[in-house]
Amino acid sequence: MNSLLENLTEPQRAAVTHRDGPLLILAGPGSGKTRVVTQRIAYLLGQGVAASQVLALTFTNKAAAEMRARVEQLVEGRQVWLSTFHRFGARILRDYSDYVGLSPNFTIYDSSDAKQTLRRVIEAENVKVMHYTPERIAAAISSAKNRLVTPAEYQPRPGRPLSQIVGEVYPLYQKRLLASSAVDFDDLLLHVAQLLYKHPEIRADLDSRYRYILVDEYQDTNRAQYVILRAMSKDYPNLAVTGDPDQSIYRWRGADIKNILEFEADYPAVHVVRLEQNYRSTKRILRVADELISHNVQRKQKALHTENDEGEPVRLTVYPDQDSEAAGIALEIQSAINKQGCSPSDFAIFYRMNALSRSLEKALREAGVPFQMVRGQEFYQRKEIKDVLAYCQLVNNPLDDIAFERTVNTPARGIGKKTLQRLGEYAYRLGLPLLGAARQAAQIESLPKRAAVQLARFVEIIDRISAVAHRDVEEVVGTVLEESGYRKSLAESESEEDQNRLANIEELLTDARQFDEQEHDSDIEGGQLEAYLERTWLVNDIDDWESNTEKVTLMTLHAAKGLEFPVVFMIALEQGVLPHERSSSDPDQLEEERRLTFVGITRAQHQLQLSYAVRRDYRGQRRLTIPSPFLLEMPRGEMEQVQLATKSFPESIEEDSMEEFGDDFFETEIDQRHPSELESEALAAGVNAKPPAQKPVANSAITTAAALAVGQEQPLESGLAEPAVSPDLLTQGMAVVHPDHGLGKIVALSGAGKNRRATVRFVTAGQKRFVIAHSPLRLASK
DNA sequence: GCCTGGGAAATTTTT
DNA sequence: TTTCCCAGGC
Repeated sequence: MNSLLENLTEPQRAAVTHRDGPLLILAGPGSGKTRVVTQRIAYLLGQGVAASQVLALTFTNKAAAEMRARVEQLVEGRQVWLSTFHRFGARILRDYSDYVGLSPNFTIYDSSDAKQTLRRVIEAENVKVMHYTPERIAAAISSAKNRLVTPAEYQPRPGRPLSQIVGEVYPLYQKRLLASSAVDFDDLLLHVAQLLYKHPEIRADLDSRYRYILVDEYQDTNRAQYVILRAMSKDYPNLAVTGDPDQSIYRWRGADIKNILEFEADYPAVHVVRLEQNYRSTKRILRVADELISHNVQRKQKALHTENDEGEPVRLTVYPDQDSEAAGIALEIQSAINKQGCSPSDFAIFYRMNALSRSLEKALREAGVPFQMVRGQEFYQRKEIKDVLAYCQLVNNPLDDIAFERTVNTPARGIGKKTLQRLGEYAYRLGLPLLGAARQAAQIESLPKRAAVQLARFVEIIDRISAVAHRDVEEVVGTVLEESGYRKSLAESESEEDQNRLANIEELLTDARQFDEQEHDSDIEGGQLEAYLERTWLVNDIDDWESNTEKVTLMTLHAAKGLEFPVVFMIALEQGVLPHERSSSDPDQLEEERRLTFVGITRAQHQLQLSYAVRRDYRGQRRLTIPSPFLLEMPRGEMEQVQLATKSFPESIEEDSMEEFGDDFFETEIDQRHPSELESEALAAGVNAKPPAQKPVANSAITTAAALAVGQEQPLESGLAEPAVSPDLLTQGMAVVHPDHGLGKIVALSGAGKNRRATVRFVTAGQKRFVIAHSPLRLASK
C-alpha cells in the first residue's frame, strides 16, 4: 500500500489519502489528476471500504474506459462502479422506472430519435412553430431539462416567441416520450434528479449505498448532475470532485461553471487540494497556455508551473490555404516518422469542428501516414444499423413508437403513408402504442383489407423475434435479419452501397457476438438484449479511440480533453472558427472558446504548432480569413512564426481556380500582399518573425519538404489523368482518378446527364458517391 | 405504394 | 458542400 503513495507529490498524496468528508481537487492540466483519482480509489479500497460503496462518475465513455483500465491495474478484480453520468442514470432508472412513469425496459432515444418524436408531436398537435426548426426547439427543451425545469414548471417568457412554442410543445413532447416508455439523454439525469428529491427514502438508500463518490471533470456538470450529487452526499458527504474551471467547455450543454467555483460554499467542510504542478508540457507551452487563459475574467487564479524543460518555441504557421495547411502538417509528420523515428501515435491534430478534418484526411492519406479519426457516433448511427437495432428496440419495448415507425416498412413491405396515418389516428384515439394498434388492424374500419393484412404480417414478424428475445444478442440480431427480410433485401440488391450495408450488418453480428462473450455477467434484469441496447445508445462507437495504436490522432478540441500527445497541431486559429462565430456576441461564450483553446494547447507535451490559413473554403465558399484574436493574447516571446505564402496569389475572391500552383507557389517572403495578409502581417510582426532560412534545422527542412511536395502535387496528378468526360460516357467498371482519393473503379451508376451519379470504390479511400458533372473525376489513362 | 429527382435549408462541440 | 424533404411520376 505504501508503494502506492511513494511517487506522489505532497498535494497529490493529500488528495489520495483524504478519507472522509468533501474534497475539492483543483487540478490544472497535466497535473496527474487521473492518477490521483484512480489511486484514491485504490487507497479507499485498501482502507477497507467495500468496492460496492465506491462510485466514480465521468463525463465521457473515453474517460470512463481510461479510468477503469487504470483502476484495474492498481486493484485487480475489485469491481467499483465506474461509468458516465448518463449510464449511471440509466441504471438507476431501471431500478426505479415505475416511480417516474416508465417501464423498466425503456428505450433511450438519441438526438435524432428525439427530434423525430418532436416532429411527430408538432405534426399531431398542429403546433404553430413559425420559423423555428425542430432543432431549435429541441435545443431549448434540452436546455430546460439541463436546468432541471420540468414541463409543468416551464415558464414561457413574454415577448420570446421560441419560449412560447416550447411552453406548448415541451409538455406534449414529454408526454409522448413517457407514452413510448422512452427517455432522451437529458431525461437520464432529469428523471433521476426528480426521483431523488421526490422520494426521500430512495435518496437515503442511494446515499448510503454509495458512500464514496468521485467525480471527474466537475466543472462540466450541469444543474441536474449537481442536484444528483448533492442528494447522494447528504448523510455520507464523502464527495470528491476533481476539475479545472479553466477547462470547462460544455456550457452549451448546460454545464454550469459555478458548480465548481462555488463548491466551497456548498460544502463548507471541504478540504481543498490544488494540483498546480504540470508534468506534461514544456515551460514554453505552459507559459503560452497560461498567458492566454489569464485573459478570462471568470476563473480561479491558478499558478501553473513545471519543472520540465524549456522546450522549443510554440510555432505559429501561416498557410495560404487549407490544403497546404493539411499537406504541410502531413508531410511534417511523415518526415518526422521517417527521419526521426517518431511513432505516428506521437502526433495529434485538433480542430474546432469535425467539418475541418477533410483536407487533413486527404493529405495524410496521400502522404501514407496512418491515422485514426475520433468521430462521435459512427457505427451505431448508420442507417442500416439503426434499422436493425430498431427491431430489437421494438421487441424490447413494444411501446416504442419511433422504433415501430422505423421498422414497419423497412424493408419495404407495402405499408405506406396512408396506412400509417390511419393506424396512427386509431392508436391516438384509443391511446394505444402503434404496435398495439397494429395488432388490432383487422378491426380498424378505415383500413383497407390489404393494408390490414400487411400490418398483421408485420406483427407476426415482431412476435417471432420476441420469441427469441431472451437468448444471446447474436441470435436475436440474426433472427431480426432473417425474419424481417432485411438481409435478403440487401443481398438481392445490385448496388454496391447495399453490399456495403450488408457488410456493416455482418459487423453488427460480430459486435453482438463479442458482447455475448464478454458481458455475460450482466446484472440487468431485462437480460442481454437490454444491456446490449443500452450500450448502443450510450456508447458512441464500437472501437473507441485507441491510445496504443500506431496512428496519428485527429479529433475535435472537445474530444481532446483529458488526453496528451508529444506533438500537437492545432489548425484553423481563425476568427469565426476559433472562436466560433456563434460565440462572438456573448462574452461568456467567448471565454469558453478561450478555454477550449487552452485545453488544446495544454494537451501538448513537447511540441506545439498553431496554424491558420489565409483563405479557407468552407461549405463551398472561399473566404479570406482573419487570424484568431486569441493569437494576439499569447506571449510572443515564446513563439516563432513561419509564413508560407504565395507570389501568384489570386487577386479576387471569385477566382476559383487553384491551378496556378507553380514551382514558386511557396515563397519564403511575401512579394505581393493580398489585402487579408495585412492582418497576418501585423500579427507576424509582433510574433518574433524569423526568416525561414534562419530557423532551427528541423523546421526548415520540414518546411522545404512540404513546400516542394505541395508545389509538385498538382502537375503530377494531372499527368496521370485524361480531361473530363461527359457523364454519360462512363460505364461500370471503368477506372477513374479523383484528385482527393486517387485511383478508383466505378462500381455503380445512376441517373443521366448532369444528374448522373457514380459510386466509385477507391483503392485507398473506400467507397464514395459523386454527381459526375460536379465532381473532379477523370478517366484514368492506361 | 415506391422511387427518383430536384430544390431548399442548414451547418459546433457530446451523452 | 452536403443533407434532408417533398412533390411528382411510375
